This record gives sequence, C-alpha cells and structure tokens, in this order.
Amino acid sequence: MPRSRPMWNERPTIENIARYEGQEIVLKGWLYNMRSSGKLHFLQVRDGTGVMQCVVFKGNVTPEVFETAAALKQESSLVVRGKIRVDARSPIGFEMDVVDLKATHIPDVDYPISPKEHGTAFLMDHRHLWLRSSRQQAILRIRAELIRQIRAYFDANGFLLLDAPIFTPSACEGTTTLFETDYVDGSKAYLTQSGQLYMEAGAAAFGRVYCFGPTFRAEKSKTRRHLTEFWMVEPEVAHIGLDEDMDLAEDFLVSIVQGVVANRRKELAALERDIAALERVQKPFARISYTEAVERLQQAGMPVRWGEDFGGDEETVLANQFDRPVMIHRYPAECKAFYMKTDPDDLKCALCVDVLAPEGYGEIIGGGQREDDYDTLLKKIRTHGLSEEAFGWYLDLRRYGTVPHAGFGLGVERTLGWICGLPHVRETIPFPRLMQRVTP
RNA sequence: UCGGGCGUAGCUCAAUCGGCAGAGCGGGUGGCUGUUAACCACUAGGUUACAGGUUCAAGUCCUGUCGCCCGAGCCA
Repeated sequence: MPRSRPMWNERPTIENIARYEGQEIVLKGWLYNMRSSGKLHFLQVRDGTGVMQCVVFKGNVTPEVFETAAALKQESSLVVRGKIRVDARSPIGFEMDVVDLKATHIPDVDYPISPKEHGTAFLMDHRHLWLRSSRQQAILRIRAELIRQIRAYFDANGFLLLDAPIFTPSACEGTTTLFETDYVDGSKAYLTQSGQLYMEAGAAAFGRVYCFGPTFRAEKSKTRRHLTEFWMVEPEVAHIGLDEDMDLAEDFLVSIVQGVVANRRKELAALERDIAALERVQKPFARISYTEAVERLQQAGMPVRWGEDFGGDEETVLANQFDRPVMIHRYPAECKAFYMKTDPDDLKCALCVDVLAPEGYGEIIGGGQREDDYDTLLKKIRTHGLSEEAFGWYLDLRRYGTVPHAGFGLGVERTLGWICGLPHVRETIPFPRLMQRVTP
C-alpha cells in the first residue's frame, strides 16, 4: 500500500538539500533572520540541520502569502513550499524559490536574541534560546561527535560499558567538596565525584571497563575551566601498569581528536578553529616526569620547588613547550590521591599521570596505576584519615585475586573546549551548571 | 574563602574636572526586485542595580547591600 506521507526520516532537511535540486519540496522550520526589499522577502530559514535562504518574490506568490512573509518575526515557526535551486551566492550553494508559505506561530513579543552582539551573562540567561544560534549548534554538534568517538574507541577495543552510581555513600577522595542530598529515612547521600573506585571493581570482573556519566564537584571554583556538573569518561584496565596506561591515553586521545577532525571539519571551520593544530595531535606524545617538569619550569624562570603541585600558570608554561598534549608522570605521592600506587623505584612518587592539553587548556586527563596491595592500601586509608569501614568493599578487591591495574578519567568539557578553541567551558555543555548558575 | 574589576534604553556601549541622559543595534511606520550584520527616512523607548550620605548640583565622589565577571586556592 502506498503511503500518503513520507516516513519521519524521509523528509527533506537543509543538511541534505542537494538531493532535492530542481524539486519542489516542503520545509518545516523557524525564521532565523529576514531581509526585505520591496517586492522581495529573503527568509533565512533554519530547520535544526542548517540555515537556507528562502526567497519570496511578490510575483511568485499570492498577495496573502506575501503579506504573511512580511508579518513574520524572528523565530516564527513556519512551513515553506518551493523549488530548490543552485545559487552561487548562497553559503550552502542552494536557495528555495518559495511558492507557498504558512506561519505556524508568530511570537507576540520580540525574540530576545537579536543577530547582533550580546554579553555572555545575557546569553546564558537565555541559554534555552541561545541553543538555536548557529555557533552554539556547531559546538554542540562537535560535542556529540566527541562523545560518539569516545564510545566508539572503547567499544572497539574490548571495553565493557559499566555505569557507575550517581549516589555515593561518601567521598571517593576524602578532601574535595561534595554535593550532599537527602536520602531515604533521614540518611545522606552524595553526588558522585568519580566512578573510578567502582570501575576498579569492574576491571576485576570484566578486565576492561569504562563508565561515562556526569560528575559533581561543589568546589568554589569560579574560573573558565570549571563547572559544578561535568561529564567524565573513566576507563579501567586489569593487568596493566602506568606505562601501558599512558599508551592507552595517548592512543585514545589521538583517536578521538582525529575522529572529530574527520567528521566535524565544517563545524570546526565555522568556529574558526585552527584545524592544523588539531591535526598535529599524533603519536608520540612527550612523556616527562614530574621531576623533569620542575626542572623545565625552573629553567623558564618559574619559582617552583619539588614537592609542590602545579597551578594553572605552571601547566600553561609546560604545555606551551609542546605542539601536542604532554604527559607528566610520577608526581610526588603527597600531591595525589590515596589510591595511587607508590613508585617502587622512588618511594616519594606515585605512579600517576596527568595529560595537559596544548594552548593553555590545562589538565584534561588524570590517572595512573592503583595500589593493589591490601596492607599498603589499608595503611594509606588510615593515613588519610578515611573510614576503613566505608572502604571495606574497596579493600576486598585487594583481598580476592588482586592484580596490577590502571586507568584514567577524561573531562569531556575541557577536552571539547580545547578542540573547539573556546575561551570558556560553559559553552561546551547544553545547560551549564556553575557556582553562580543553576538556571535555566 | 581571598584579591581585582564591572553594574546607564530590550541588547552592546558612550557621557571629558561633579554641570541638559546619548549612540549603534533591536522594535514600530514608510520606501526599494538580490539582500548576506542589507540599505534610506521618520519614530517610540530611562527608578543610571538597590539603600543612604556629601554637594547649589551625583551616572560620576563616599558608605553599605545585592548581582555578575576574571583570577587564586582546589580540581577534570
């Protein structure tokens, strides 16, 4: 039986408008902008996949349709019918000559976001509408592609997706601030800061696992690199040490960056990103020890001493010495979390690694080899003043068939901010949650 | 929590030494058959964040409050 209407996924879109050259089609969308010139209306129509100019010429339509076009306001929803034609003046190469037009809804009030300049605070107050603008669409399409590449990498390399809980009983790492929430029967739960400990259980069960989900940090950090809610992917692998962990991080980063460059070149170009800088992200990455990093910083005139953690300035100076991400390994154990394994060759250091993105975007990966010895881990838990009881299940992982294992966490928004070349992470997530903002 | 900065029309910003509250964009009306941030003419639009104070006179100076931005610490 012939269908009277196309399937939902057979409708024409601006994204693939080239298929419809010479045909008369119907497009459903919104008015992005309009210019008029006497007997002509130039409608910039967006349908979610792109923006196309639809030309309403007074001689081609009824007087009613021409009046309807004149009455349209920014972000009116509409249905246009017309013939698709090649036009060299068009940014997308095609235009529609409109023969019929219906306004589905014309707003009573003006759309707040005009095509001119606005400040970030105003745009963030209207984030639900800002998402309609082409620049935000480019960023969020690249975000979706980055996430697709991340999943594709792990799925193709024998990792099992293992979701970590959002509610957790206590701090994964004692110090950082947690969001507390009421749980049942008057008890408290905390929003997760990391799925890592659960991934360690997963690695002992499945060998290679990863989790991918939101992470919550109640730190009072109001900088361009911080969100209170962000997304993190955390792989964990049994039977590997720090060197293989770095191999994994390097291979993974090259894969996802080149995958994004290959599939979202148009969007990166729209953001005026220097794509050549991303294409340089190839193996091998420099691997320098914390000790070597301190020497490099001192040679650069930075007043750092061995034993201190690096701040943002130090990270930027180090990262700027390389044209691709750089791995800094074996930090002083005191700077790092309790579960990091001590370096047997230098007991002051931990078998950990941070990956710094180029161009001053800072740390995008933190990871390392985990402590796998029961007695050593118990001692570290006590030294850090953590609850032995709360970490009982975690200690169990060392009691039953413990093996060397390692992993890392990658922050999606910082990585995306770097890939897109954005000055602030807040545009890398649809609805950012910041210290000073939980709306819209 | 600490340091620095900001708050004027719907938006982005001016307003000199304390001396008439301004522009562009957006909106409205009219004009134009090829506009790309269209253009031209006209037009409406103000509790200068809030509360006090100094002064003949405060957007401007002082005190306090609120909000926001940038950074530090902390972190991805």
